[in-house]
Amino acid sequence: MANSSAPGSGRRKSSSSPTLADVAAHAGVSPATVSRVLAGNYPVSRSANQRVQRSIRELNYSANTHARALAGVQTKTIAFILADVRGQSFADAAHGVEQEASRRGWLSLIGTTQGDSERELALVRLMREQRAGAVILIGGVTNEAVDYRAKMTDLARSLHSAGSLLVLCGRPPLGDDVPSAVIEYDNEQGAYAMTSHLLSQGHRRTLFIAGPERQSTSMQRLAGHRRALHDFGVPDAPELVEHGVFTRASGYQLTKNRLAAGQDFTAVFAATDVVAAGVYAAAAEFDLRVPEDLSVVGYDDVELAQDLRPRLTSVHVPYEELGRAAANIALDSQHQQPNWTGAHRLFTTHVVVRNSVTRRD
Amino acid sequence: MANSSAPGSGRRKSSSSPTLADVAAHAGVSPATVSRVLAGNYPVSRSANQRVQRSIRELNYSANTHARALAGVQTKTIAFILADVRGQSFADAAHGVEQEASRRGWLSLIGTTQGDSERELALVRLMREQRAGAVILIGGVTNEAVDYRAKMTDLARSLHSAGSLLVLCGRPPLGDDVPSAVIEYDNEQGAYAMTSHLLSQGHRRTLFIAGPERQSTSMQRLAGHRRALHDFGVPDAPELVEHGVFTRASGYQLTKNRLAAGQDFTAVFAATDVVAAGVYAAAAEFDLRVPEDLSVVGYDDVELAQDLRPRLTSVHVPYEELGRAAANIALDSQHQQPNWTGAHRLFTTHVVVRNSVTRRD
DNA sequence: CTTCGTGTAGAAAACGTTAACTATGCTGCC
DNA sequence: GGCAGCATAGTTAACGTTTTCTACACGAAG
Repeated sequence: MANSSAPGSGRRKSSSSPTLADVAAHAGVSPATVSRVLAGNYPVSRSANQRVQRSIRELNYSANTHARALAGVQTKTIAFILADVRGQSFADAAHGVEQEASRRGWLSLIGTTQGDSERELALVRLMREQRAGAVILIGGVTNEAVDYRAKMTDLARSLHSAGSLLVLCGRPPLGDDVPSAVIEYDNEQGAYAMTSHLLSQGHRRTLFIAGPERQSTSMQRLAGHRRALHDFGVPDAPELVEHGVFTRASGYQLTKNRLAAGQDFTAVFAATDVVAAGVYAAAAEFDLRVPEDLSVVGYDDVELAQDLRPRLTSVHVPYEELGRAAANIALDSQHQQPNWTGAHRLFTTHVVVRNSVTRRD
Repeated sequence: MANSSAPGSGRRKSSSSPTLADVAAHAGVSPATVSRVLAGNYPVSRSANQRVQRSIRELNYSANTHARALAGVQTKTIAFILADVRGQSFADAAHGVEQEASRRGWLSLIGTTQGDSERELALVRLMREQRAGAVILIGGVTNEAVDYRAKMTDLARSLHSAGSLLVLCGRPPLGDDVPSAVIEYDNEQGAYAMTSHLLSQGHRRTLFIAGPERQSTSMQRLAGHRRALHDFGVPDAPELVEHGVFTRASGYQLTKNRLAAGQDFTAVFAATDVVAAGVYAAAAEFDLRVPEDLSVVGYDDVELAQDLRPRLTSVHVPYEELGRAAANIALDSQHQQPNWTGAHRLFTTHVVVRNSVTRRD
């Protein structure tokens, strides 16, 4: 009764969770014992163990992750950052990461950038402050911020020196001396193959609907397209390249504009399947049949490609596998040497031929 | 020189991040001053400020979120849990949450359950341990775990008493006395409206492809369908209800089986647009034209509905808005009274008529 | 009957912040 | 000239864990 804080008089923290100390008091043991029961890495007598277990249940105790992290326990949190969850390809990759992470008992933090590179940098910083075990960047870079590259390099180093790792998934490496892992798939090669396919079918004038001008994925696919044109001896036609964003609406609008302007092309290469869906919609509006009047191809080979009519010829990218690979590299890096230099893995892509292209002479 | 740890001799933590104390030492000030520079809530002299800023930059310091959280600073982390990121409707809702959260400066944690209710419980527990400001559950419940309801109720209470909040988005409430917020949309009503539409077009025999038997969304939609049949005086035909999962493959397989068995129906009501895509695929395989030979309708009205040919008649659900609403309620609850009882909001749905249904007599 | 393990328990020092106190020069005023 | 008031700065006690390190019985062995 000499205790200064009389029960019920002035409970100072009414709505806060019970702490380990509360459990200890309730069970009549020391905090250390409770911690040991929880961790199970030290002998505790049967009776003490039972009392603690009971107290935990009765008080509805749950350990404070932050305190635990501070005391030096690995948090097992992996972060991934992408432009937008709604994109099917991103979602597939995200699923791969999440799947693999949770299989290995890790928690996933997610952040989205809407393609803003400033926001991307801010998110990586935030994840570093969260002491995430790894940070995975999914999807192409939109290289707008002035110091983007330098800043991201700094962050990669900073993460690495804190025992974490930056994983670039589906985007170009930062440089040889930057400690980060890279999981890529071949955008240039895939586009090259696809354009070759179109050319072999006799299409000499193909409208290429790219993504944003400064977006790596977009530029790589465009580069592959151009290289194929060049190799087949087709002159470069700048008026046959259009830049937009990776959405259905963008594909629709751009195609519509071109068709309205009466420009002459026999095929459209959309930088993405959803963009191709927009192309279909625009073609339908002008009473053009695909592929008889207009051939259309896409990139990504998401489920949608099979639901479009005619079914869309596209470049297959193993997004989910990409995500899984990224997660695995990230998680394996936990046991990495401090002077580790970086992993690099390149996935291949291939053309899936369906019914959206016809021969043209 | 009397100092026991000679510099450079045995740096005990070579690869760890610099701490606030390191910055303080580097700048020649006390830790408190550094903290104050960071927080900016206390006067600091110009010179000290500048030195600290410089040290932070030079050491590449980043504050430890865990220590900060432990010291009582709100972490501003919101968690959301869904079955699978790949589902377009979930992704839309998730996007709504993420968008609103980041707009208000919050970080999002994401977890996926693959429809496993045990895993869902485990994730909510985990998020509670992370001291998330709110936990949003998106999508229907699959009520399999024995004590699911009781356990989730406990968790809701536990979260609430820790100043957090459980938000149920697109799933039924747990009970009146459970402190949680509920954001629903009317599955039953939407299905009722859609079946009424089919009936008004003369379809008396409609195959209903539901989701899992114990899944709330699935059951609500089925209930609406049944009520409409009843109200129109169409006898209940159990053989016209099929249970699967919410995927394209499931819709395809089930429809194919039914068509192969030669069963007689003039329309298919798929519980989800992606399931409807599978129905389309199966119909095509049997050379059935939609809608001339078979009418098909879906639910969710995701982008895909417009890309299917013929365009799919579906029930529109404002998923993104749902997500935004959930996030807002969750974030507003931060300033809630302790004896707060719960919010409830119901979004309405409506039929979007396209070209996948024809009149039948 | 001392002495040494062995099994179990507690005390206390981290971990990296924040915030409530103190402490110290100043400035200006009576 | 002493002192209130102010602008800064530093000290230190939390926050809730984990993890040494120490302590204490209790048998067994010498």
